[in-house]
Amino acid sequence: MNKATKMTSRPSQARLSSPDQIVRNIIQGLYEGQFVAGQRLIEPDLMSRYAVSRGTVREAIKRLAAEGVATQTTYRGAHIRHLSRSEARDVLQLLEITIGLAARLAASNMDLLGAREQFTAAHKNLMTFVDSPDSFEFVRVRNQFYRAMTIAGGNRELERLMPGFQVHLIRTHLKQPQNERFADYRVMAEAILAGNKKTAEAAAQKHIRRVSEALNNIPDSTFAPDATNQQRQFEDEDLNHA
Amino acid sequence: MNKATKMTSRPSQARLSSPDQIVRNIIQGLYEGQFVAGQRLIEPDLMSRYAVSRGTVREAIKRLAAEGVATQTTYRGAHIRHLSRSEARDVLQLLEITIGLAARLAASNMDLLGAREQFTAAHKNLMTFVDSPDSFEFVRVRNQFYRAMTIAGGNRELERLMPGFQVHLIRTHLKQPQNERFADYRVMAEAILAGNKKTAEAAAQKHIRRVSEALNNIPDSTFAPDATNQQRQFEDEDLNHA
DNA sequence: TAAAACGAAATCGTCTGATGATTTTAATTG
DNA sequence: CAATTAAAATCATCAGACGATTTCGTTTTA
Repeated sequence: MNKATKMTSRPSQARLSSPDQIVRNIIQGLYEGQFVAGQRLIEPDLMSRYAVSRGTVREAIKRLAAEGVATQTTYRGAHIRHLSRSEARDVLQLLEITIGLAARLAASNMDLLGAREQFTAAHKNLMTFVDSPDSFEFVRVRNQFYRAMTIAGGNRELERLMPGFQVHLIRTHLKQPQNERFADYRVMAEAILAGNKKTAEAAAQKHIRRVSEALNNIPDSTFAPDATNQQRQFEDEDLNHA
Repeated sequence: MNKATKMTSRPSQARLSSPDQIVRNIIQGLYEGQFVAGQRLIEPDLMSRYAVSRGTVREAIKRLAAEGVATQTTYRGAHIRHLSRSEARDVLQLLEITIGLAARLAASNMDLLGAREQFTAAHKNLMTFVDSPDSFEFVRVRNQFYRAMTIAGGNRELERLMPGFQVHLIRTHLKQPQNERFADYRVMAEAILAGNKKTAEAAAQKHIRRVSEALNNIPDSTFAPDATNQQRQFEDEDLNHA
């Protein structure tokens, strides 16, 4: 009678694998400042830091690289990805349409299940930072806001990709008038809650565009040297599909 | 000995690592039909198939998973990702804005370097398939077309992510009127070559939307069972904790 | 002394082998 | 024949090893 064992066997994804824990910890460390862009990820270091074997560390690194958080060069190891100014612009360009989509979908789905509550809570939480100075805690809450938006939208693929984008926003939370920023959030949230798709999408896009423009006020020293124009490595071979 | 080797070492990443080769081969196998959606990726099998060690296989699998090509479940191994109908819709929704962006950017940059030549070549190549029946070779050329478009656009982040999307288009190249499809491509290409951003973006989006609609004519058997709406696995998250 | 050459150390890519955990299967039993 | 149990398969992770490549400090040389 006790299929109990079988009953409980369904989800099973409770425990995170070791590499996943490392990935998560490193990303968290990025948000908390323990890891910074450009920093080198040395396998022996991570091995002792997390008390795991090399294979585990390598898996974690590989995954970080695949997510775009780190970059790898053969025999030269991995670094926390350090965007050049133009790369940052590229990421924001993608974020513009991506978060725009999230906002539009969220506006469409506000009536479903607990979407409204969830989203409202995230928004309120975000708004409590209106008077606080920039902090990593703010970045966290802002990401939760975007995440709530994405989840409400209901596009799984978007959910999957959004974290990878957000990581790069860590360094863009500067040099932007706070009042303007929070005004953006409000407009966005109100449009979403009102179910106004067009407005929500436009507001989201506009906000990201503003962030992108604010990038111009950030000194070069914030970014990695831009090797774009120089030698566009024509990809020895068609890397992806043979 | 001589530093001559070092001089020439600039390109450096000429050779693909073993895991990368496996990843590529599996993806290629997907395009060629040797691997199918839902198929299980068993480590010992791959070990003997590619004559590499387990660690190497695992790295390849982890990377496939990170790219969204495969899914992993702890202690239950990896499968080639099999999209449900709604997941396919999600992916296409993202592709719509993503390829739209690529088209728009490409239209903007047609005057740069050899962009026009590169893109024109890809387009011509694609058009040679106008009378051919569907084939994996066509899928390959179509992806090259999209890739040329993306490269012309100049957004590095888009380049990075596009391959991960394209993989899922493998199964969507069916059940769609060919003439209509190639008409789409032509409109897209002409707008891009003419530098008409708005038109190019709209054409790209429209095309993907058409593909998405064509999805409705595909039987359920093509997709994985859709667990999305039904039981959001909120259920047994905390059954243990004994 | 500054630049080039050299060699040792650090680090990476990959392999082999091993152990415990978990799932899947096959066999046994009531 | 269903249910339980034992065996096999597979996975997660670890430890150690070896060659390849880069990095870095030291020596040599101009």
